[in-house]
Amino acid sequence: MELNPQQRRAAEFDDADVLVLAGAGTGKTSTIVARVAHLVRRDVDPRRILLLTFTRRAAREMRHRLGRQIGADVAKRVPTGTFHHFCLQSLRRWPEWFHCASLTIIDRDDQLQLMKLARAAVIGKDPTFPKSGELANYYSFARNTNRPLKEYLDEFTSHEPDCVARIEAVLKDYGARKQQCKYFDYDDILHLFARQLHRDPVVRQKLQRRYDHLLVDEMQDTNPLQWLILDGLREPAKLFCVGDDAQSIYAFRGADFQNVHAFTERVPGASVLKLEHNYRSTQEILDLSNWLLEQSPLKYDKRLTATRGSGSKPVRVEVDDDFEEADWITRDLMQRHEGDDPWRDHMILTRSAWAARGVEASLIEHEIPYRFIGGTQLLQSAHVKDLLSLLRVIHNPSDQLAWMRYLTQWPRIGEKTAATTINQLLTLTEPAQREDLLSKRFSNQPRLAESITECVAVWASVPDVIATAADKLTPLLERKYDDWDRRQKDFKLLKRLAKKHATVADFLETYTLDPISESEASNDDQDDAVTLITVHSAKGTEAPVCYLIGVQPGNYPHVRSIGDEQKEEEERRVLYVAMTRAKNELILTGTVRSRGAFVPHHNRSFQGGSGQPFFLSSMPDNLCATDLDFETDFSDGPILSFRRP
DNA sequence: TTACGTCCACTTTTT
DNA sequence: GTGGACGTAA
Repeated sequence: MELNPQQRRAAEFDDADVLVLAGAGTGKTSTIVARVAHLVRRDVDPRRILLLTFTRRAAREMRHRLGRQIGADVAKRVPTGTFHHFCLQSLRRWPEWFHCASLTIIDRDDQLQLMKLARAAVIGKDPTFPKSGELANYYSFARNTNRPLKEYLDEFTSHEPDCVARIEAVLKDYGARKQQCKYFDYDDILHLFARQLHRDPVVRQKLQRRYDHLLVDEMQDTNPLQWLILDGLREPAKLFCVGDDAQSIYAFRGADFQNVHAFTERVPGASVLKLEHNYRSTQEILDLSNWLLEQSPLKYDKRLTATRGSGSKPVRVEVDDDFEEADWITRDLMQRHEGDDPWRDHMILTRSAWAARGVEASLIEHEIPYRFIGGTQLLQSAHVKDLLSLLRVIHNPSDQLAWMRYLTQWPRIGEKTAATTINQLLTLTEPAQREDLLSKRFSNQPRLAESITECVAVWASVPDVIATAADKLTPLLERKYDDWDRRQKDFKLLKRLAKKHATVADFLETYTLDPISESEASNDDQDDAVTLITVHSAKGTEAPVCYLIGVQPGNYPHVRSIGDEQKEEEERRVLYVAMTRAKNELILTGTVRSRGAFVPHHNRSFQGGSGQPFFLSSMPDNLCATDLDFETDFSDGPILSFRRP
């Protein structure tokens, strides 16, 4: 791969820690890959290069590109993954360093369930008190920014002091429950790793000795907790961090672009390099993106120039509602496909997974193959959770949420019955005792205990365990779900996935940390497909043709961020990231008015007719073309009555 | 205690 | 269009 002088200088910079400021499309990934290649050429052991990314998708892409560049065999030896993945692997590999022999990783859903229990126990019923989702966010944010909970609550929320105290009490209870069930939430993975790294000099030394080079992608999205990890691991290892402050879109997770801005203060002697030539997009696409950024009160000091030169202008398509939007996009896609453009050249970007459902329905209806990235996850669907609860209670008998789920799926067992049974179960230490209790307590439903016994019997074989569990629970689930035919297919998929794993524990853990989306799993043999993706997941990717849906007031900036300048600016960067994904063509679709758009209560006052802020409302006409042929496209469609509500 | 009907508020982004 | 809260019948 050919590098330009700036990229080469970065990739081959040998003397010190480096921060590379790389604008969108300036060959960030190529440069990181080239650096790994350079290091390997210099006889650095591939296992001593740690390559950290922010999302799983970026990690996958990086592994892929690395494989092509330095060969799959060498690439496989370079530890590459997300912060969470790396930390969890370390925890598993050296449990004695971290004092964590057995634990169950819980996902956001479980976290919310547990939070709900804590909230109910401490607060009881109080509709005015923050909901479990909000509480979970507080808890997570405080930990990711490495602040004491109280300090964070005082500074970032407007709750009264007594309310703050009650929040603290709930979160404390949540922590206790977590410990009791031997649960680890996502933040615990990073937190435990970072804590031991900074607390125990012996552990720190052992970890520091393992790596010579730390390569970090998307540095602007790292949060203070992740910085603690990097800071603890560096020296003698060298840092090579790549980032772009204009693409920082994870402040809601505690991302702190001081990790970029204050880099040279924190890492004495570090060098800062810049990549400024955009190789991805045409100038017209960059003109629009540059304009958007220039409107910001923040100074990004960034103007991207296209090395590829000129192309066609971005197109703005104004529609009446999201049905028309979906219809327009599928028609346009089909036209292009007939003109011999492969499906895979097209990416549809959405602000939220929820907002994409109209387009998704239309794609299905017109039988256009697609992959949805960031959508409903396979393991989040109810019937899969039902099945997994059976495996989870065997794997970790302290897993109270799984017990609750497992027990209440049987007829005539509700929350109360399950809760008292769980309390009894927790006092028992032997699996046989538990099975005994269950078969006696629910003698009218022998299958409840039997299912456990039979799964335990085949525990050594993951596919057998899944098959047994599915067999045992099918009659139950068939009655529970009226769309069982559709859901049943997922069990086949689970059986297929099961073959890849040596132990049930590994199987459960992999898909908690790395949940595959439904369409991703079922279409993995399908490689020519349109990509439907959230903007957040799309960072670092690109496509020749990009459709950006929902570009309308209420979405950019999102209603929930209106009134808070920092949040609004983050929204601007979200739109910026979305625009700069396009290589040749950028198509922005959205409704003209925010008719029918959902506006939450607390933001109603901001809406005032046309007063809703919208980033493109002052856009100069020459930056975009509008789609004038649009009306005639619809001449064969049904006539919509003006009396339509 | 469980199961089911009805009304209500709510609907961002990821590990 | 859905999940949670609440009331009521079995």
